[in-house]
Amino acid sequence: MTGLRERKKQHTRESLVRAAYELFVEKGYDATTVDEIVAAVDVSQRTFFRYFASKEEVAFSLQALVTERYLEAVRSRPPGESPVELLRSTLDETWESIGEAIEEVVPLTLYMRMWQIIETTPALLAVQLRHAAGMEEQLAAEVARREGVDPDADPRPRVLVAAFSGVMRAAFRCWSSGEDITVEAAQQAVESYVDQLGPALSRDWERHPAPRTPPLPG
Amino acid sequence: MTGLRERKKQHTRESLVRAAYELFVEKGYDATTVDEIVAAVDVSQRTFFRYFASKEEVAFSLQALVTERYLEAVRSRPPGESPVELLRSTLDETWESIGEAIEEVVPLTLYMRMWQIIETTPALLAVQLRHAAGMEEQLAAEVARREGVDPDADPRPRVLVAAFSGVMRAAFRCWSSGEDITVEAAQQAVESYVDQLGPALSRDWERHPAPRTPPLPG
DNA sequence: TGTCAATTGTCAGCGGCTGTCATTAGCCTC
DNA sequence: GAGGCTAATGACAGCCGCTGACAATTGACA
Repeated sequence: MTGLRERKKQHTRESLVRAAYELFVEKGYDATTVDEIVAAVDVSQRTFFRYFASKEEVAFSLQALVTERYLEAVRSRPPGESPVELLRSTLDETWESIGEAIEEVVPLTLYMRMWQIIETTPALLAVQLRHAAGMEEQLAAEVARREGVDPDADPRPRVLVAAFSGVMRAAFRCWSSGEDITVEAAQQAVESYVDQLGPALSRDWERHPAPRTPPLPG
Repeated sequence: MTGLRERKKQHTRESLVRAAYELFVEKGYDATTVDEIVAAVDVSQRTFFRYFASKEEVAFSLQALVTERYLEAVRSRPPGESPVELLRSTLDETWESIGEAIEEVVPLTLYMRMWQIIETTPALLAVQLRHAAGMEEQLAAEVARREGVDPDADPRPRVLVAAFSGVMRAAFRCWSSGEDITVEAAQQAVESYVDQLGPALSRDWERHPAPRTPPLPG
C-alpha cells in the first residue's frame, strides 16, 4: 500500500474536486471563488494552485479521465476494422466502463450537471473544445498508424477524426441541453447523430425529417 | 458624414487593434500586457476595456469580420444547391472578398501571423474554437431553413455542419503550421481537405496515401 | 530519535477586469 | 460664440486569478 503522505495528497485532491464541483453546480462557475473552494476543504489557496494549474483545470479533472479511457480503448481495439467502424464501435464498447470510472470519484448526476455547466459557461466551453482538439490529434495519429499512412502527408485521418468529433460534439450539445440527463440518453444521442453522418453528406436530402431513432445499420 | 466624435472613436478602436496585433506578433500574446497596448495608443486602461470586453476580444476583432462575411455569403446564395455544395461553393466564392476586407484594417501578412499566434496560444485557441462553434450554430440554422427541416428534430444540419467545420479546422491547422502563410495556400489546404471528406468516410482506404492535390470531382 | 525531503502556509505582488466618480470634450440651441 | 447637455475619458480603489519566495510543518527512513 502507498504511504500516508501519498494518501493524504490524493485525499486533498479529491476533496478539492468534489468541493469545486458542488460549488460550481450550486452557484455557477464564474460566481465561485477559489477562496471558497479552499475554504470548504480548509487548505490554503496556494495549495490549490499546486494541485491544479488553474481554476479551469479542476473543472476538467474528470473529463480528462474520460478521454483517456476512450483513447486507451481505441488503441487496444483488434485490427481489421475500418476507421469509421473503429471510432464507432469503441464508442459502443466504453460507455459503461467510463460511467463506472466516474462514479468512483463523484456521483454520476453531479458529473452530468457539471457537464451542463461546462456547456453553458463560455470560458469552460472554450477550454473543453481545446481539449477535444487535443484528443483529435491523438485519435488521428492512432488511425494513421493503424492504416499505415503518414498523418502529415495524408489528410484522411485528420479529416475523418475531425468529422467524427464534430458530430460527437453536436450530439453532446443536443443531449446536454435536453431534459434527460442520463448516460443512456447521451449514448442514444451520440449514436443517432453518428448514424446521420452518411445521410447528411449525401447529395439530396429527402424532404421528410430523419427519424429521431434512426434504423440500425445492417 | 459622421461627426468628429464618431470618427475619433473609430480611430482609437482601430489604433488599439493595430497596436495589439503588432505587440502580439512581436512578443507573443501572454507576454503582452494591456498596459503596453494602451501605452502605445496613449489611452487609459479603462478605455481599452470599454472598447473590448477582454484582452482576448481584441485579438478576435478581425476573425469576427471573417465569419460574418462567410455567413452572409451563405445566406445570399441562390437556392438549388445541396447542403454540401452550398458550404463548399460559398467557400470558393468568398476567398478574395474576405482578404480584401481584412486588408482595409491591417496588412494581410500581419493578420496571417496573428492566426499563427492564435493557433499556438492555448488560451486563444480555446476562444477561437468557441467562436467557431457559435458559427456552426448559425450555419446549421441556415442549412435547415434552406432544406425546410426542423433543426431541433432533424440532426442532419448540425451533423453536416459539424463535420464540415471540423474538416475546415483541421485544414487551417495544417496550413497555419506550414511555411506558406498565404491566402492561396490556405485556400488550397481547405479545399483539398474538404475533398477528402468522402474518401475518409469510405469503408476501405486504399493503401497508398491520397495525393496532396486530390483529383477534381466529376 | 534525528535528519532529510516533501508538502504546506504565509506573504507580497502582478495582471486582467470592474465599479465609481470627477473631468474633459464633442454636440446642439439660442 | 456662449451656454448647457451628454457622451467619452481618466483616475482611483478594489476584487480575483495566479505566481515566486521563504519559512514552517510533517511524513519518511536510517
